[in-house]
Amino acid sequence: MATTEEDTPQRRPGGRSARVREAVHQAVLDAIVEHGVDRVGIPDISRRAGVRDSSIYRRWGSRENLLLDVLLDYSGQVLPLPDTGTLRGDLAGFATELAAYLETPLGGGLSRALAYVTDTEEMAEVRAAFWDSRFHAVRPLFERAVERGEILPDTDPRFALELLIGPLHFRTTLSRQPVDADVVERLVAHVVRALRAEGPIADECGGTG
Amino acid sequence: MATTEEDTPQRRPGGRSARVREAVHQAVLDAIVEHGVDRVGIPDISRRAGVRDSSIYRRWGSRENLLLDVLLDYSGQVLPLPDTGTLRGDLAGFATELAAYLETPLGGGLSRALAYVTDTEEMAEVRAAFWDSRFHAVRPLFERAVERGEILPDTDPRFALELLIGPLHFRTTLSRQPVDADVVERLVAHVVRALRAEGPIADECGGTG
Amino acid sequence: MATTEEDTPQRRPGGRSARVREAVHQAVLDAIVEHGVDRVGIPDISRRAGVRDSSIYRRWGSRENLLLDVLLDYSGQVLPLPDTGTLRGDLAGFATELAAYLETPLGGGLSRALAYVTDTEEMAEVRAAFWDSRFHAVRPLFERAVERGEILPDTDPRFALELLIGPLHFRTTLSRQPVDADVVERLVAHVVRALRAEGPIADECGGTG
Amino acid sequence: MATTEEDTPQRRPGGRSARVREAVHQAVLDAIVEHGVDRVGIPDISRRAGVRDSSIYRRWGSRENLLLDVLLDYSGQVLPLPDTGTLRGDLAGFATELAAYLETPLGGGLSRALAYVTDTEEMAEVRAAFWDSRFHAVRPLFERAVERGEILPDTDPRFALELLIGPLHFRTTLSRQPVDADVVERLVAHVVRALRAEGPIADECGGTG
DNA sequence: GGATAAGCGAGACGGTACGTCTCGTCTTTTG
DNA sequence: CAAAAGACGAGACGTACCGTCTCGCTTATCC
Repeated sequence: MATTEEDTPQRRPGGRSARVREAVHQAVLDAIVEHGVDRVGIPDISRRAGVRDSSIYRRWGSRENLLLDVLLDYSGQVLPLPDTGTLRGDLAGFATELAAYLETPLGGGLSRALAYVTDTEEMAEVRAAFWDSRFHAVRPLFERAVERGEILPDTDPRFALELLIGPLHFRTTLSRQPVDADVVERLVAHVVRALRAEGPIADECGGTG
Repeated sequence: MATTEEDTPQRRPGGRSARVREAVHQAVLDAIVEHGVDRVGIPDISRRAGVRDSSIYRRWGSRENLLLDVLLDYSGQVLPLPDTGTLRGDLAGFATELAAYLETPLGGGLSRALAYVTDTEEMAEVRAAFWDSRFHAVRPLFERAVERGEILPDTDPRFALELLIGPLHFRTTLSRQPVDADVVERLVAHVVRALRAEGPIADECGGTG
Repeated sequence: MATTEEDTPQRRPGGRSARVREAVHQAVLDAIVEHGVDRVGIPDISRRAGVRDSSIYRRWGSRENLLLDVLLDYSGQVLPLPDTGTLRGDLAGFATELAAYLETPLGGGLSRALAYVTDTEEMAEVRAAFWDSRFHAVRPLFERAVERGEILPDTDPRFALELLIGPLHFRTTLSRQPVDADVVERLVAHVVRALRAEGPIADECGGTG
Repeated sequence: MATTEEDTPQRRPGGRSARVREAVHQAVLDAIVEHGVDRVGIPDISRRAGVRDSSIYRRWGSRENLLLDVLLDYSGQVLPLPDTGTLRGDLAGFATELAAYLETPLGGGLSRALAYVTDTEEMAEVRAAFWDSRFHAVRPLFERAVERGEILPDTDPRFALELLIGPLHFRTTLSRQPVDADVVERLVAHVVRALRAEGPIADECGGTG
């Protein structure tokens, strides 16, 4: 299972086990950076880490579990949340950071691995928890926007964020096109416009519809 | 180029070669539906198609080439483009179709494979061609909207479409949450609002900005 | 010597050590019956006996030592020796018992393992001790025959017994043919004739030789 | 299966397959001579033969099958049958040869492997065929003895031979004691006596029985 | 229509990854 | 501090896969 690891606080952090775990994690990260997440193999990992492959199989059971463990562990470091005073500035900052992260081998690798993995019941929980945590971390950004009156109070922050990060993930993982500053700017502009003053959609501004 | 095949128009279309090609293509699609794109192996294909694996290797050279050939071939069949008379209706129709397709084993598997695979130079070309073809097929939808005055003539149709399908792909491949009619409706509403009357974004409607 | 165990007479026979030893011994015998001597592994033993494998290693050091210990211990329980009043009856009884034993999983497995294993120096000693013990146990049978005058006093009992059990082992372990009552009877008849009145072999009964 | 190999006469005898087969066979024989039949491992074989272990598994499926194939193939070379003019001389010659063969690493290894292997249905057939062939080859020895009047015509040659080779196999594979000339002589003498002039067993020579 | 070139069936092999199992050692934790 | 619990090193075993190669045969194409 992917989460075999993160819940063992009673073990000493400097023991042999921890050393092995560290070495393997680092080796996996290195290998992902070098060859891409789909080309990482246990023999390579075991060579890099100086750990027997049987030890890796004993602990993680399978290549898939290992990769997920490493990447989820790595993804614990959430992105810093900007606070610029406007929704637009906040979203621009966040989108820029996220795009940069997703164009990283590790960031992209995590995304690609998450896209790839077939969900077992267990994995579905892990996946849900992962995204819940991510979305939760960004909530304050929208809450501040509500307080400032930029968006309506009943705005669904999760849905709103999907409007932003959906296209970003699409570009970085599916169409593999660069996300430069201009793209971010245009994207944010559109998202802001879509969210702002969310009145009756049909006839906003005395709309043309 | 990865595709050893598409440039042999002089061969008879009903001969043994064509028969083998058909059988293999169909077998690949079936296998994708059953096991997911990444778990499609030549032995499985050869069994399904009743064709020796050596024949497959002779023709396509590698698993990757075979999959890309099938994929490109398949990408010819684009989704039917709705024409409801309004941008909103068209987008809603398209999004509904796409969501349904992405929740199909074939559609989902394809997406996930495209997300997962690391690009070789060849693969990058194939990927670009694939998405170009897809985006191109949807252009008329936006052109009609321009003609109707619903969106400005300089709207980038590709970017616009990404606003729509980005969140859809995100839900189906990354967060794995269902895309029901309500989600589609909300999504389309926001996208339409983001695109419509695309004047100076900063002070639309004498906006608050 | 391989047998870490048999020379600890000062230990109490009912303590934990003895209990563990008993459990492990029994587990080994059970495992032999189930899978054959050569497929008996420490993990299996430890599960059956409810004893940690590290404890087994601490005590016996290695799988080989453990098996030899069990084997030697087991070899103490020799077959009951018949006493019918005639050599022929005794041999028939003994051969019948032995044949039945050899067709037992434990008996047959033991034979096959003894046949299979390559001798280390240690194993050679154990092997010799095992067969010495076995042959020794059957000596009285021949001594009584000598006393009765059925065979000459200088008859080598070990050799004589080999005449009988050689073919039995051959059938049960090599050619794997059943040893029924008729075979036993014929075998015993021939062995008795070969041994009886062992005068000058060349011209017995004014023989033709 | 052990007999995957011996029935492919249509293949070219000098092709790659044949070369690989030869190399592996030789490597197995060498390894048996060096380490004993129970310590022969596929990795060792593959190194010696310069053949990938996967190729070995593909062909022979398992270590057991490989060993049996090699040893049975090797055992095709039957022992030369002596013809000295007397049953005793013939048996002595045969027993000497057999004893020498069994004390060979290969001869002994074959015996030990045959003793070891658990019979599947297929293996049972192979085993029966093997021993049938062996026994059949020795029949002429007894037929000549019948013609010379040394033994009765209804003597069962298979049973008779078991009297001789049973103890030989016992010594070489189970008790692992040397079979020197003296042992052979005594053994042959007893077997001859047991077989000769097979009248009513009970009262031979006006016997006491 | 027969020669000929291309492609296929059949099957082995080299090379490699994956995952399971075992033995025996070593470390960490606990009583 | 000694015993129990457990991880690790080392390596065999067996399965599956990818891609290459070689033969012999059947098609399809071309003269």
